[in-house]
Amino acid sequence: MELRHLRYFQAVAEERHFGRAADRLHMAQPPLSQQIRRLEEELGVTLLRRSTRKVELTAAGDAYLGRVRGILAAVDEAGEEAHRIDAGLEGRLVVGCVGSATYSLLPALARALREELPGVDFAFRGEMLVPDLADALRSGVIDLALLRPPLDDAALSLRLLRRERLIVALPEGHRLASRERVRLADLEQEELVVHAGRGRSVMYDAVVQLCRGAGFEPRVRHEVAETSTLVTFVAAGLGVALVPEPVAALGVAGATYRPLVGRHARVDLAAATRADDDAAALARTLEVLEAQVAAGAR
Amino acid sequence: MELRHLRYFQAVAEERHFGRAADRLHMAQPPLSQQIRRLEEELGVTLLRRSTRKVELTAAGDAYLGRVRGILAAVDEAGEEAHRIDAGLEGRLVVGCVGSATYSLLPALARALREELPGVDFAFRGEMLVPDLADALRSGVIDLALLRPPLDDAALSLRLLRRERLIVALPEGHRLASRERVRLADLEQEELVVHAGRGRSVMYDAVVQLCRGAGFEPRVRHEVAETSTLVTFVAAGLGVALVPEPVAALGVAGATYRPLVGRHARVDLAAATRADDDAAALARTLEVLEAQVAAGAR
DNA sequence: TAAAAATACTCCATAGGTATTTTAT
DNA sequence: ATAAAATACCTATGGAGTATTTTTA
Repeated sequence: MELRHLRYFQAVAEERHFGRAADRLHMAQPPLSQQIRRLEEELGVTLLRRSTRKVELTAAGDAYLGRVRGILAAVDEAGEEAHRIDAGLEGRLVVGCVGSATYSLLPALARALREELPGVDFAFRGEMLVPDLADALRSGVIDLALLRPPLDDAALSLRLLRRERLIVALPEGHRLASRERVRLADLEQEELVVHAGRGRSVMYDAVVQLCRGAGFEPRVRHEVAETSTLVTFVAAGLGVALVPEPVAALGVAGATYRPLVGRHARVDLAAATRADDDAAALARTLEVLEAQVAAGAR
Repeated sequence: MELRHLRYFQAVAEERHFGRAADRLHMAQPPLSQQIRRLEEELGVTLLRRSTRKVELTAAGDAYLGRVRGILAAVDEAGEEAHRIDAGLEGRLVVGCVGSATYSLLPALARALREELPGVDFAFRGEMLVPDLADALRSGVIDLALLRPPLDDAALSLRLLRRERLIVALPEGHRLASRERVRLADLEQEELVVHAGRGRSVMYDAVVQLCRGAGFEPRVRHEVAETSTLVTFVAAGLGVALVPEPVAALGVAGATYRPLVGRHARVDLAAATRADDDAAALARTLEVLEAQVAAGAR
């Protein structure tokens, strides 16, 4: 059986006339009669009662007509859906994000995406660590990750979004809060609050490497899983923290921020995807993401 | 586009290999590649990413596969449903019934039909008048009517089920209740309770005609729409009634029944259908109905 | 270089057309 | 008597087969 048979049957059933149905189908009547007959033979069911005066549906034919309408509509709808997905106008996309971008870039991005791609069903997961983001990407749990290099995996494709200057988060009234800018060496005596995950958290490792590069071993006092908690700890006077500059968008009472001096006082932010993911919605999403970054979205 | 394309696409998408898919479809690989290509061209969407090493679904292809599975399943299901309807195993059937059979034959029939044809969705409407039953049949509101002739309509097909003897419903303690049997002439002085609908109710007209045949004008005192009400009125001593013998199945406290003597003291019960109704479920239903009647169902 | 998809071509099955007959009202 | 579906027969499109080339991992 082919869709042709269903289309022909629908035409005859609706016209209740082989001749008119043939006109509607832009074909001659005899082949139409033949195809309808074939359909009935293949089904083993009489769908139409014909006489020279009228064509009527049998009970089985009437039920079949209803099904056929649904099937033909479903065929069209399937093609249209494929089109929309192909154009990136429809789809489902899960975005994962490291902790230090969860409160800066992610909200702005989410807003822009919902605006620009209303047909795409977005979900967001913040406060993830880079290795977990990589796993989630590979396994298909997420489709796009905002993370901090390095990340070396041939299955994943990485594009640098921007370099983020590091700043120092200080409790208000802290001795360093009176400075215009802070040097790394100033932090030697300070207790630090850092993102948890030694060896798995890029921020943790970056902070430790920076301090060691400045000639001292950092005094890591508190490790927290979430960026908002980190700033809250600083505000509570539990220590100071190094965070990417956009985190300053997180205004927490009792915490203030100062620029950090130093050539290496930067961390990268990148977008990662599966290298073989050709979803158009993803391409569109990356366009929106890069436009947001170019427009200076925090 | 034809179902062939959908079947081929499903095979390739599931095998993720044109060669294996071609085997599964019992065809050669090149025409399979061609048909998939045609499908993609017609849709204007790339469904599969091919390389010599692997075949993968695009996002659009993945969504399309899901739709295609549903469509192909729906095609099969439509054929199977048509088959079941053709065999009379499935369908929807509304049965209408005159008042004087509503409490006798109809309940027994309903029970038998639900038992014998569980796949058919039956609905029953009792206490209808013959002209209304005829209209409902013609308009398709009901598919089968249990009614009392005469009924002359070329669009309707009638088959006599049985002749029902008339009996007299009497209040207990009525002077005629002591008789073994009652003659029509005995009713001359009695007030009658009859089915409402002069000229439309076969029972009403039959009662009047019988009395006139016996040489007197009946004293119609109460007209009721429902058979159960009629017997209840009799039980309450409001009058006596002539009813078909199976109505005696309605046991109402205070009412009793006696045979009626007389050659014409009978009414027919027939089954009516649309003459052009070829629903197999209806044919099956008529078989069950006739079996019930033959088995002496009240 | 080897496995697999794509291309080139050939063939024939069958969808669809034309002419005609049958049928039912 | 006539309109309409069915039948008979023919044509040619295009689906499927075989042989071969191209591609990429």
